[in-house]
Amino acid sequence: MATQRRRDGKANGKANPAEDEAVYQAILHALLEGKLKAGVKLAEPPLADIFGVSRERIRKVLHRLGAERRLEMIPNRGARVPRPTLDDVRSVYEAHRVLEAGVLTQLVRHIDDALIDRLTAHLAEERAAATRGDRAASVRLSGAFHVHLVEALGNAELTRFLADLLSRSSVMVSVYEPATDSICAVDEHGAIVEALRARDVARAIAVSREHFLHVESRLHLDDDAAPASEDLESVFSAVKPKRRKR
Amino acid sequence: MATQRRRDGKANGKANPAEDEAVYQAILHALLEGKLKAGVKLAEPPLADIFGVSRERIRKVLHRLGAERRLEMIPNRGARVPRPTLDDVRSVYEAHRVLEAGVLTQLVRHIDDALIDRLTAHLAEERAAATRGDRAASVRLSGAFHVHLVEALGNAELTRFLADLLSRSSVMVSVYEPATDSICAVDEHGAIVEALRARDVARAIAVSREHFLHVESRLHLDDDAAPASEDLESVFSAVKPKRRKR
DNA sequence: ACCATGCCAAATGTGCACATTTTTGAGTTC
DNA sequence: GAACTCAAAAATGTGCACATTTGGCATGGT
Repeated sequence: MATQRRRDGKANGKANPAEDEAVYQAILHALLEGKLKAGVKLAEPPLADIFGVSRERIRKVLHRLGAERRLEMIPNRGARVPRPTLDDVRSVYEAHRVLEAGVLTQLVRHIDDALIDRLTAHLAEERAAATRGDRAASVRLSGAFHVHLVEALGNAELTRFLADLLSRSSVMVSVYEPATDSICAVDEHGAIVEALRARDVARAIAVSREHFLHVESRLHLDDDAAPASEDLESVFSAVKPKRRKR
Repeated sequence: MATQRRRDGKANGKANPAEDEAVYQAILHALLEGKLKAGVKLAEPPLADIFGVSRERIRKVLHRLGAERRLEMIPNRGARVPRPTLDDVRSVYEAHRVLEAGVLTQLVRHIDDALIDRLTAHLAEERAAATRGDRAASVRLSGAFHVHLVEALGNAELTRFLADLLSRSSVMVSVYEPATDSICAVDEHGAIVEALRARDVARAIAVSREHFLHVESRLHLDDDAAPASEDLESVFSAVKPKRRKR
């Protein structure tokens, strides 16, 4: 029962540039927040029903997410939430670690007081969130610290790659990271800033390396734990319901 | 008349998994080989005609290339071959340089005789192509050298990123690089291998850095030179013409 | 001449109707 | 009961018919 018709007063086959983005963001956020269990099938008809848009729009978004390797697309068999192996996760963390070593090496030519000030201010935010016990903010700021570092180089390619790695690790963290600990220990970020303040790149790299190895060592496999919902309706419940199934 | 059916013997609206890929590869190769002039408009109807496929297929490929940032997509205005600025090119080279510094740092833990042997064999190939005067092979092998380096780490994320950077720079080279010189001087690649053989990572990084700076210094802006064809028909002339316009 | 305006052809974007493929499940056999 | 068959149902993939938007060109006013 899935042939969908528009039922809002709007015109029929016309451009709606924002709708694509809205659906994309909704699914992306669900992925980033780990609301979608690994291996879950994302079929087009039910999603079109939930979001109240045409199936082709869903289709486009699904294929876009597949191209970004955020969904696993199998020809004629639809889209599934990928099930990253522990090796996949290690690859992402290792890539981040290797990249940051290169960034810090290059960064020595860009260090100035303004940068140190910005990083110091960021550390203060991180500490505030930690003492406040705001885990969501901690995770976000923890990632933002590394974004600040790479942004200091002003290289769009590197910034994009790091942002991609970061978003990938945040998906994986929800699978493999024990939920009780914070992702990055603030002290280690502080140590990196201190090394940069002293223009001691070698020490900054060493600290960064230890920092990542520390995070990687905490990863472990949780096969049984399955807190994510199976029901797509409830996952996307925050979505404005244009026409929900009755 | 009845609802229109297909006139060629083939089935009607049916799956052809290879056709997508063929069109994608054809346009991608044209881009990589610099056959498409920067700024050229890639409209759907003429391409559909040239390749003898439906417009939707062209459409899908165009949007895919746009998602990979190989084409510039403007809503309601179609696809254009991007015109990279000199800064864009520098970003790609700098990213490659920074990444390779990190790779070499990490590589010290992976160096073994087998790796050195593989790199040495590759150098021989490069030298052979150079003395043979085979510029196309030189460019290809020159890039492959850096791929070999990153592949030694066995990290899928890093390998993918480097391959992406490499394909991007090969597009840009056709715009900004003087066509007479080879891309990478073989001697510099040899120097990197020598440093790795001696397990001297610091020297390897220094050589690599100089290597890239050397390449970057040769970049320059060629505004007037416009050897690429304006006519899509001739660019894709190698394509099997299913149904060419008459 | 030059710029503003309006019209028309061409290009892009989208829903829909199937064709094709996969999946499901009931019925049958061993 | 397990496995196998096979037909129906559901899901994916694709061409096509418009709706919408853009760009160019002619026309007319200043």
